[in-house]
Amino acid sequence: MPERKPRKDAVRNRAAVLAAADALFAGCERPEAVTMADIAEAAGVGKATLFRAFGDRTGLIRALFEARLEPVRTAVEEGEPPLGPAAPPLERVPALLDAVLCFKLDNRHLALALEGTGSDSPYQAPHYEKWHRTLRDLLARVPGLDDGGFAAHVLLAATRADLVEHLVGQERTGREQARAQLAAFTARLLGPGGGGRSVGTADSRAPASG
Amino acid sequence: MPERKPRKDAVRNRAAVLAAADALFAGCERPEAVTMADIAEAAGVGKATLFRAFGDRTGLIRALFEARLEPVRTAVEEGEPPLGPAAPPLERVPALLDAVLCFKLDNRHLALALEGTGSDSPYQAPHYEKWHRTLRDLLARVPGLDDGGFAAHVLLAATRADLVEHLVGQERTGREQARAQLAAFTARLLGPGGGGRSVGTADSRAPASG
DNA sequence: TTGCGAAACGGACCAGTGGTCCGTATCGTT
DNA sequence: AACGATACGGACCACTGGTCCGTTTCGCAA
Repeated sequence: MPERKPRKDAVRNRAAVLAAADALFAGCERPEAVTMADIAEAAGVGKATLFRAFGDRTGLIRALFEARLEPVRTAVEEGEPPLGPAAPPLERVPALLDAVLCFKLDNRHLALALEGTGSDSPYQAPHYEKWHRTLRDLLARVPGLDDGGFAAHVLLAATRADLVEHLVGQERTGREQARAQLAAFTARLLGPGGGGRSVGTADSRAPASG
Repeated sequence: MPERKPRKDAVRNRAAVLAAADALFAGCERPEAVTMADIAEAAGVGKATLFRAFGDRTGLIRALFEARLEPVRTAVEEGEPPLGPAAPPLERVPALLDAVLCFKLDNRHLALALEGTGSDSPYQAPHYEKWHRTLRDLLARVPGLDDGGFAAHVLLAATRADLVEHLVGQERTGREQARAQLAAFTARLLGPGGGGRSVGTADSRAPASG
């Protein structure tokens, strides 16, 4: 086992950086306005420490994102229906999309920072692959959707950070309204003959809020 | 009329810059690897000329994009069915989406450069507004889709440059395959009771190539 | 053709970014 | 206490988009 436990100042600094970055991204409007130097200063560490711990800017943002996303992930992977694996596709798909949407609503700046990294397309992030695979497998069990995952891509694209930001920020869409729209869209796609009519009508549960 | 005609060296340089940028973006893989200095040098002008003509990087890319898009735009605005205004929604929506997709396929790098500008969300570009409005108005005439334009956003998100890039570049999806997937998705969304079954089955017309 | 003011040019220049280097301080183990 | 390994930090680097201003070119008019 090549796992040598890291020094304790390293883990302390790592946590400090994560916390500082979280606060800065949450408080700032345009994510790219938060510089690495800002984060380092806010965390009370040198810039090199920050890069040593996370590799580069994308690495830091990704780590932050994954950390925040973790509760949602476990709820999906080992939770109970409608999010958990036991739920039938027609229930689970809307629940999953709603969870993703709520997460993006609750972590707008962070999601925006991650997807807007510029150089790296969001489609290469490891967590995207996972969401996509899960969704694709579910959709494969819905009659008439044998398109090899394209529908999954589109449904996830419906929750993209900049779109959410545009809806909420520019078009003055409210949280529940956004959830209802996504639910309606999903329902129409899933159940051409009617079927998912009572599963996704947005109640006010907030799967991923702080 | 405050329209003073520009000096001819200005228009010549503007054209040269546009052409150089077009070539560079088309030939390079990662659009952000094309720097403003590169474009200036390739065009044989100074950097300031480039900024004087287009304001900033986004302005240049946008100008290039609009120029390329122009034939598609006129085909949609004053062409004949199925793209033109005379076509009924159930035909025109798939045609329109197919046209957008083909355009993105034919101008991958450029579209990627535009949408990945970073600071500016794609949803604030003027041309997006136009596409969205057109699509929303069409969808409003389809029964059951009264969601105030959300579906239009999602359908356009299905043709986003980085998604297209991912499909074609990573998932090895072919051009016709991508078109067929989008057509199938659109058909399913439009015609839950069946209706758009024979309109969007991808033939090999290439609305925006060359 | 010549003259001249305005318009456009170009490349040195600037501010600010992500990312690295290396001498120094800290850790943790013996 | 001692000492090698590990991590620290901020000066430093390469490079970017964008600007400044002395110089050149244009277009009009005499």
